[in-house]
Amino acid sequence: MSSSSSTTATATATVTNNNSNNTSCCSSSSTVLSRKCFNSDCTDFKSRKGWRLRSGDFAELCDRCASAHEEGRFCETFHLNASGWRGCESCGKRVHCGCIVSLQAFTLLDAGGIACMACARKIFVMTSNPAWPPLFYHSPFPERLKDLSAKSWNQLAGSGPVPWRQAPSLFNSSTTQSELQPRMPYEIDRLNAGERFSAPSLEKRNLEDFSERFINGSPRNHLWDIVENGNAGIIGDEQPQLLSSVREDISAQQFGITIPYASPSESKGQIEGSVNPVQPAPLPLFAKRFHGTLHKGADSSVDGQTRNGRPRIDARGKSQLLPRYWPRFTDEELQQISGNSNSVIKPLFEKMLSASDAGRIGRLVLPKKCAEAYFPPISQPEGLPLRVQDSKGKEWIFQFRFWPNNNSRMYVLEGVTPCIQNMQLQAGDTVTFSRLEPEGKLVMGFRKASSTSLSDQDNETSQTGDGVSANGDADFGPSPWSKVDKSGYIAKEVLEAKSSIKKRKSSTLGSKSKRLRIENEDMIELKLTWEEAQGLLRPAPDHVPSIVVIEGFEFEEYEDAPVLGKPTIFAMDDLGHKIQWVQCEDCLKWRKLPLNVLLPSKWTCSSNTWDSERSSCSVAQELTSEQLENLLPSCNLVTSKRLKAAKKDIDNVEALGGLDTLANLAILGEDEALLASSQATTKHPRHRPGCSCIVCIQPPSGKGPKHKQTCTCNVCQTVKRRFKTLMMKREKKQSEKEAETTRKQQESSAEKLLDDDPSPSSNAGSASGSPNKKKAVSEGSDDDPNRMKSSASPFKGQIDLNIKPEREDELSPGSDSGGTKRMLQGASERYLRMQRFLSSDGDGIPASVMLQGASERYLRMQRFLSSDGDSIPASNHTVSSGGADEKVGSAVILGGSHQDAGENHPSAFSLITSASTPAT
DNA sequence: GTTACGCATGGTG
DNA sequence: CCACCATGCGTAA
Repeated sequence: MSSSSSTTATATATVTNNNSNNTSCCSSSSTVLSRKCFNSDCTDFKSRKGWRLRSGDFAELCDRCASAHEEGRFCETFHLNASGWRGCESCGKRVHCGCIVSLQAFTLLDAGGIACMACARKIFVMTSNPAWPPLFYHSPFPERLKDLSAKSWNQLAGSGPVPWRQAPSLFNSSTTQSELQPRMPYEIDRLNAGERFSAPSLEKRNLEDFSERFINGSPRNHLWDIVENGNAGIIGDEQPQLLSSVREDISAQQFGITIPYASPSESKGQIEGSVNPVQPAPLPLFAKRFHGTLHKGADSSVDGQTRNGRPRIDARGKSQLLPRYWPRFTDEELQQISGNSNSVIKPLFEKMLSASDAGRIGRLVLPKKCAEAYFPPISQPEGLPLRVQDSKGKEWIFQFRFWPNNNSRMYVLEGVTPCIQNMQLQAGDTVTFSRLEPEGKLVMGFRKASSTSLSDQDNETSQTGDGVSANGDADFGPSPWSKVDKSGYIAKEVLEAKSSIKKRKSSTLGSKSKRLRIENEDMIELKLTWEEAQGLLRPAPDHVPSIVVIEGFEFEEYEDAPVLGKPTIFAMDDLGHKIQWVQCEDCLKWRKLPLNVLLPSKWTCSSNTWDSERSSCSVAQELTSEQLENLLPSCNLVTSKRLKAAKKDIDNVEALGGLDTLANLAILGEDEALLASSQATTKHPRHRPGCSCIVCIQPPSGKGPKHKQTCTCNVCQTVKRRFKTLMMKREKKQSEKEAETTRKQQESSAEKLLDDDPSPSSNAGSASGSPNKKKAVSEGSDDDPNRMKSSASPFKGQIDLNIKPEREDELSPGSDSGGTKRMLQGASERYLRMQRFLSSDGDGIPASVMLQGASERYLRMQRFLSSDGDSIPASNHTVSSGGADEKVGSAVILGGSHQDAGENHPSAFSLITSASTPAT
């Protein structure tokens, strides 16, 4: 079989085709083209997967050969007489060193010779990894054994109790990513066979851990690879503990082929975060990146980044680790970390600091997989002290531990506050973890979110300029790394219509990218003021709004999302017909169009099908400069107002939800806002560009003007709304608790609460209020302070703007009429558009302005709430946002100069700044 | 009263 | 439906 031929050698080979064939092995083609067993010495038909080829595919073998491979007898069976056999320096076991099949079955010893993996592990354990003092490996065997749960393996293999031998097939056919790489089965098998571990019964969960450890981390790479070769017995009965402990060592020292897989497919795989197991190992993301620059004095083949083409964080690792944890070190960063030493830096992972991480608690939550893959295994919650060096060479000792959590573990690094502070990090910044090889020293770097001028933001792709170094991709040029990032992420993004524009201001956003992802493009394109944004709103072409009346005002509610169209100016023509003026993208001339026309964001004269005479840029525009002047505002404010005025005349659509969204975007469009937003919160993963929740619509705390009590901007409204919701929620919980404890009594009391609500609520900020709040309350009249409270029920059947349906619909079970509830729910998913604001004012009134009128009632509400005897201090309202409580300084609502939300002032959105929550 | 600890909760993918 | 993880929050120090 050709396997022998290709083998190890190919270390330097550059594989360009990762897909199926290209393997370093000669007959890879046969794998694909013929049905014959990959083993050239065999004439049977292939039926099962064998070892992994360098291309990432697997040698397809006949049943017999596959079995031999799986049992670690392949070389013995087929190349027994071939050259390349060597004896383990330790145990003497013969290992075929000249075949890819057994590539991972041995390791080269510093002193020469080889050691089978079983011995290698022991050796390394004995010597211990410098980075991980022996103490790290103390975990009792039983504990470690837990890491090997047959079930896990099965799960990983996706075949439950299926014999490992069958596992390969699973991989074969799997187009879906599997946690296990093809070689895993082999390992599993061995495990199951008890060859490796004596523990008869392995816990599933632990097994999983085991698999993870060996797959994600370098150790895994090796072990994994090793196993892959099918050198049964080599791994022998290593204790899991040992196995894991050896991981890094092995990775760092072991043989290995550094195969720069850089094929596009690989990139894709990575991009997807789900690499097909059968696919080539993910690009040596790190390896590549470091190539040339980081391998100082270290054998490139030893950097542990790739083994059989597997990068430090192999495909599986990558697929397992969320992209957001993928290290995105730049050469500079790495360089800096490595300093002048000859160390090789192994980027491990990185994590954007959450509010909690950066808080005073001093606990940095570590991604589980990362912790398990790269940090010493710990069996006790107390964990171990971990010495970490920062990029400046300063050493820190953190307690690496975990908390039991939902049958799982939550890993944390304790005592990071000093370090965090030292680095002047804050939520949104990123800390990076890497390891210096061969020292094994853990290095913690960081990257300031704010320092990143460019980043890919993205969700998980953010590549920021590291605090340590500069930019990311740009520096890498052709390096695989960059390829990965670019072809990978970027490609993906491109596909998603995220253009290069994105790179503009993502950085900060990037900081929050994880939770608050705003598409760069959107941000850029929607760098508008609220007013401007409103001008872009259009009802869906076929919309059929339902009219609701709130406080005497009619609103059109649309089921469909608003449409962002090209901004136009609505006006009346000479005949008194409503029309709209639109400006050509090319010639900038204004053209008159029918009122109901919804234009695409890009529109030119050539698209003027309504006025053939003016369907060319060469034709003069109808408007005189004077008319145009009148039509066009000189400033945004004016513009927006006019636009709104015009819009009003023509039933322009004003969508509350849409406004919120746009407001958001508008805010985000501001550089500052961007920064702010990036740090606004990390607790609401679902936030999207259109999200109008309090978290999204408010600037980071401390920023932006303060809202006046009477402010009725969306932010304020939301805050108030949320507060109410929270109140209701709490009430509900409270009552539920009571119910449980004292059923009977509670029932009566509950009824009372629910039923009595109306009356108490109607009264001025009664302390009793809580119950009242349970009800969805419609706004009271603008002028009536008490209105709000009393209005609760009166407005049944009408939309309650105070509700945040999507998350609060369940809040008031016993709350008032179903109608209200229904409305709330409906509102949750709709964009409530204030199509018509039945204002007596003849002039068009911007939605925001219109809302202004209601400001007072909010103020009153605020007061009401403040005075409310509820447990929530008036000065520090806690509003619930999607389950996350947010504390809103009253100042937000009560204090500061009032900037009317209606003003087309981006800052208007910052009003709530002070309202921002600590966490968010 | 404050801080720290560690488990619980709940949103998100 | 589940794992992950950010944060909440009760309890102890």
